[in-house]
Amino acid sequence: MTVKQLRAFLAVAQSLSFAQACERLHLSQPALSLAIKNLEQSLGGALLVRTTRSVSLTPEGESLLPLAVRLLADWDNAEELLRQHFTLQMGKVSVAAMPSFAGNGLPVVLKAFRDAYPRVNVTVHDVINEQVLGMVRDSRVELGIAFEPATLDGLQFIPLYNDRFVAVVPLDSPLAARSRLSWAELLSEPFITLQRPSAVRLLLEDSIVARHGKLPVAFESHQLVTVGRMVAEGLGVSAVPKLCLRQMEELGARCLPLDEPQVERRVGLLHLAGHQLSSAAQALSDEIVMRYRCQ
Amino acid sequence: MTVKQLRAFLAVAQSLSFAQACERLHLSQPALSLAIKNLEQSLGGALLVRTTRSVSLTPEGESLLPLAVRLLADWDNAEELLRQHFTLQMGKVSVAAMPSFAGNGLPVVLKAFRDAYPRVNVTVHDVINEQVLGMVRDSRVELGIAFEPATLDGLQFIPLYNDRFVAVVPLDSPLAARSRLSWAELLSEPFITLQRPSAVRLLLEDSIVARHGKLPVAFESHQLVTVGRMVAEGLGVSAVPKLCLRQMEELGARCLPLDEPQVERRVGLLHLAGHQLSSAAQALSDEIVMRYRCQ
DNA sequence: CACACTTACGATATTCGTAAGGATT
DNA sequence: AATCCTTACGAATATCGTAAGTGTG
Repeated sequence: MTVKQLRAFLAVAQSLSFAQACERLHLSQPALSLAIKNLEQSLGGALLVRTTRSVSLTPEGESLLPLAVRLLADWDNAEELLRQHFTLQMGKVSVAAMPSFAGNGLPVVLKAFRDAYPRVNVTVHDVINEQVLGMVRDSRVELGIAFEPATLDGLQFIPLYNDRFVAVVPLDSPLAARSRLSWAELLSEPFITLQRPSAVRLLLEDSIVARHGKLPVAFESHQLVTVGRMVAEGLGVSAVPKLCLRQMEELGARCLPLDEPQVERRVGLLHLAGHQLSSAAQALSDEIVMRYRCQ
Repeated sequence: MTVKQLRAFLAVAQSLSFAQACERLHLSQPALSLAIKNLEQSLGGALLVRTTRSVSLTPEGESLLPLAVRLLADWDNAEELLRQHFTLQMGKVSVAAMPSFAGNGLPVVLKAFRDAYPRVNVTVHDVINEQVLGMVRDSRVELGIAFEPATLDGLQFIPLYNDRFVAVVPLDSPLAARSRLSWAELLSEPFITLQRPSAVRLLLEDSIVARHGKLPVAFESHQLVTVGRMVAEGLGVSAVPKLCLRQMEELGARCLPLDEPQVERRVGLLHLAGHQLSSAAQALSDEIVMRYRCQ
């Protein structure tokens, strides 16, 4: 029994006419006749009673009819669903991104992606840098955006840009008038930063401790927003990835470039090396890479 | 997308190996390779990732896998079900028979039918003669067994045997010693018979009234069993179709042949002339006809 | 070099459409 | 005569298997 044969049977059974069914199937009468004949032969008995002037169903045909309707509907649905997945008229991607990217770079990319593929469902996980790696590794997300990991076993890393730290100072601070700062100048002020598990915090400590000794931490927070607001209120200064520059200035703080040594680290796209990306994930990945490579 | 292609995909997806799938499908590797290729092309994207050394599923393949399992299971089930209907390993027939036949001739036929086709479900409707015709006409049953109807519009009648009436008298009656009776002798006793809507009753009245005047009805009942018991108790005499002879004697009554004029009518098998019988009904019909034609 | 999948190609089977046949209205 | 389904037959298409090719462990 083939799909074509069953489709032929359904067409005839519903119209009770070979001639009409022919048009619906875009098939010649003999071809249809044969298809039905072969179907009947493969099942072992007659499904249709053909008198020269009319067509009717045998009891077996009668019991096949509802089955055929359901089978073909299921078949077509499955086929259509898959096709839509491929043409990105449907499907889903899940991305995990570290907060600094999820809050700053990602939204604009997502906007463009959404415009291109409006029916693809995108799930964003805004989690700390380490969890991004874990989620990609466990296949809980297809794509991740994070700092380049020290060891990428099984992961593939596509670099997007170099993230370097910029100084954040209150608008009314004397430092705010400067065009650039040295780390020493910045660290002489009370320092506000993210709390420990954060990758930004760790990166900062690793780079600073060697040259300037312990970080003079005055305040800590989980959220970049809070850090920005605290700086704006004049509680101290901070250093954040350049990507967060606009966010900081919107919160009422002033950002300045920092002198050498630059504290910077590559940020990039991560996915499992073995697995192949879904069409949707591939499309989103392309979108992200294009946006950062071309600028 | 064809059934073969989906089957090929399923085999590969489950074994994660073209070579193993080949054996399961009884197919050469190139043929399988092509089948998958065509399937992927028809759906518009890759389902399997083939590195030369291993096979894995793309996310789309992953989402097709459960669909494929379900679709093919449904497909095979439907196919198997239909095949079983045809080979009479399954299926159902419904028969309506008038009480005199349902209680006497039918059980032995059904026994033989059941032995031949143990998995065919048979539904018997034990209804009065007129309802047999109605049920066949309304397609509530496929087969009917009843007296030959006066007008068979749309029905086909296959005669089985001539049913003639026999006299039923109490064992202790003087009539019981006789080897045969005339209608006049029988009608001189108090007469017990079935109630009005019964075909047996009407047939009896039609035949008798013309020659002997009104039936001398002493008692009436719906059930042949009751009639038999009443006769056995000596309440009167009766006349019943010959088919019921054994039943009457088991109830303790004596049956005797009746002289001319014979009151007889053809009993036969009925089905809708237009419709074709199901395999199961055809088989039961054959069984019944064979049993009565050959004896 | 052995294994696993793909490509190339000739042979076989199916399926299709045109043409002709038979039956019914 | 017209309609509708079937059979007959040649052509196009698809599928299969053998043989050769390619890349990996």
